[in-house]
Amino acid sequence: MKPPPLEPSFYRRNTVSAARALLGTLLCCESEDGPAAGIIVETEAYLSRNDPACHASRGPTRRNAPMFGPPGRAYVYFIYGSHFCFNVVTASPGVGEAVLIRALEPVEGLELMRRRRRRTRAAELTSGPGKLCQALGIDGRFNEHDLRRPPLWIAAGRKIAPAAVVSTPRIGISRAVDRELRFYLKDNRYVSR
DNA sequence: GATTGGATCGCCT
DNA sequence: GGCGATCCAATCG
Repeated sequence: MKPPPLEPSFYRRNTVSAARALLGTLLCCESEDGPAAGIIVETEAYLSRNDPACHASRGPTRRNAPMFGPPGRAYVYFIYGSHFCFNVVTASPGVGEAVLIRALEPVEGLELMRRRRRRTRAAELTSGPGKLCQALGIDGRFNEHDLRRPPLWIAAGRKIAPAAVVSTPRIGISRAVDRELRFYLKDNRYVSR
């Protein structure tokens, strides 16, 4: 029995709230090589107002267009010449906000992840935004993909107590470095750092 | 048209 | 902890 995918109404809310609520949900990706899935354990919120670290902070461009589209779709971009980053579009259409998925706890398809990642240890499979995209096979083909549908979707997972969520500044940005918009599950070994 | 810097990762010291 | 790889979109730094 697979849990049903989350509906757009789940994502159509305040982006900080969505970033917290996504912790504990299940990200699933199927391919010809088999399924791979993990519990989301680390997220970051990127806001349209007062957030110069956000790709959408200066208005719509070709790259960030998905962020201004309907909530519950993917925003996938290529970075540093070698990695993909996977985001979930949040808030209302036209706003331009998203949640970066930074780490997963692997739950299905670990052998497939090991082959894709060329790494053996579970802690090295999905403990970073580029790593989890490689482990699940997420690339630019999934940009704007509706996350209710296979082969890439998000379903309800674990119930997370609010006290189990830690907030810190975001990783790897050079602007708005003081804002605590990163969220992760306390003591989870798959968090990126 | 050219330059710049990046929501990263893995290897090196 | 530091740094190079390697491509691309945004900006003209």
